[in-house]
Amino acid sequence: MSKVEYTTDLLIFGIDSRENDNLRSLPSKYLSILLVRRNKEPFKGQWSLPGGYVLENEIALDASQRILTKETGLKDVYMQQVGIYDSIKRDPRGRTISSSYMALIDRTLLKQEISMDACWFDIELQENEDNINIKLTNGIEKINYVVKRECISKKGNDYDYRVVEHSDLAFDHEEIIIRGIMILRDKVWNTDIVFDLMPKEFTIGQLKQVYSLILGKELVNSAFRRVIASKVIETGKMVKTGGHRPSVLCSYKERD
Amino acid sequence: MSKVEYTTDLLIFGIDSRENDNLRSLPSKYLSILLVRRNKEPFKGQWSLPGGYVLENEIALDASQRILTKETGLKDVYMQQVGIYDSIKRDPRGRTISSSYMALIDRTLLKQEISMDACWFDIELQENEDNINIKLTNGIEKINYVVKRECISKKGNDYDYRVVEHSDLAFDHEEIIIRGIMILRDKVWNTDIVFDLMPKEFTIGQLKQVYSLILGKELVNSAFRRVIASKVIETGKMVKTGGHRPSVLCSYKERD
DNA sequence: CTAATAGTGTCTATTAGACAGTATGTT
DNA sequence: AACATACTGTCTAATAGACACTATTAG
Repeated sequence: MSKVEYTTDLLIFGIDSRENDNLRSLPSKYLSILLVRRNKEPFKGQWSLPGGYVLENEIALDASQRILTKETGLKDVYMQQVGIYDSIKRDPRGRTISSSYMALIDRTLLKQEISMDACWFDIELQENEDNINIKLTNGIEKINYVVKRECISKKGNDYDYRVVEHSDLAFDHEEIIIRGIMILRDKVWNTDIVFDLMPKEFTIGQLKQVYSLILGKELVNSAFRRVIASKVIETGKMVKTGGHRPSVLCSYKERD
Repeated sequence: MSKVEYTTDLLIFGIDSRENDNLRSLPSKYLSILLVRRNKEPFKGQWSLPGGYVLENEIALDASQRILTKETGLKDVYMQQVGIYDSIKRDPRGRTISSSYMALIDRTLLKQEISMDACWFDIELQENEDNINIKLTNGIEKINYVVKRECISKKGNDYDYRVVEHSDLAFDHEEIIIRGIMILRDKVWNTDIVFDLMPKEFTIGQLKQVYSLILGKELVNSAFRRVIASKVIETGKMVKTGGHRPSVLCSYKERD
């Protein structure tokens, strides 16, 4: 019978696209996440997930939408629950629990600038045997940490990710981020959620880039095209994306 | 910046097995859930999920384990998070949020009686077009309610279940139960979690009964045996389960 | 005997992976 | 010309569904 502070933390994912040295090839894609620099204690000056208190007459989902709009200007973005983080000492100010949500956004829709204190960080995962090396960078600053993958239940196929080498991300956000990425990976494999990250029109090649980026593995070209064909509509428009054959622009086909 | 009460609600699932009229056939299986009768306001006298306050120096998972032990005597049972329920008016006493967990137990392990106020209810789902009719019964009392399946996002394959005909279950537990059942169904399909519901030794026929019970569909016999063969070990022991050929007892084979 | 489940085998349809081969742009 | 991707087609391997067939028990 104890009262707790109720907050929400947001995993805002997007896709960054940047030219690389080879002008003939497609621009490289990166999975990116929006972080904000904390302007007050605790963890003042450190990077953290956007988040905040859930207000008295608000549910966490609404609070998350409010914060997303504040940081990006976007409204009515589809979100899904990632989980609850309630470890006892996670906030030095006192018992605080966080209900975290994941939002997938199409970065090409961002007309206005994102909020002053916010910045996109590219995510790179290096996976060995049991450890995963997470590298976040905004081009200038780097945030690196290492987590260990631990099997909680073989029957449940359930894994936990324990941070074994810390960075200076605030709170327990290292843990929230890696779990969020793994849930994203799982959802991308099992649903059509990837299209929330894509612009309205895209080429099959770009879509394949994003899939293999998030899944962390190369995909077989012909098999990918076969499977994805039922989920997209060809717009008929062509685009030139580099020193090679132009591609048909497609868009997502909503099912029935 | 508002403090809330922090509670947990538990979905304790098990399998009930009962003889039926046909003595030649296997005993019928039922998916069952443990409910407790509330002995105080609000909702005094009504059935509800077991649950309670998360203590000051406790996380919700530990609170759930504590409550599970209190109700069933079982310890160290594997649990997984179902979600957070935080709608504003869900508890008439004031703002209260609930982190809910699901525990799958093997009812044959229950040596001691379950707690006085608790009772197992069999679950029956009748699914039509968009509506699902949920029927819970403990043999004497019946709790019936109807939920509507609503698609939140086609891309995310995400569904919400809104109660359209209420029963007298306490709080928002009607909603928690149906979501839990759907998560269970999903997990049973994608993981080996079903073995948490089974006794240590079982026949392939019994296992198939439980699978089709939870998935809500008949399974093809030969295909089922083919797939399940890699997950179980034959113990060599035989059992007679009715007026038909005896069966080999199997147990779960942990992977690598 | 019959009903009911246990267990095996085989054919077919579907799907994923491997990979070759052609097309068409830019550098 | 060389390179990089776009796109198609074909072979093969793996897997799921359909279904027939045998085995063995209790009623």
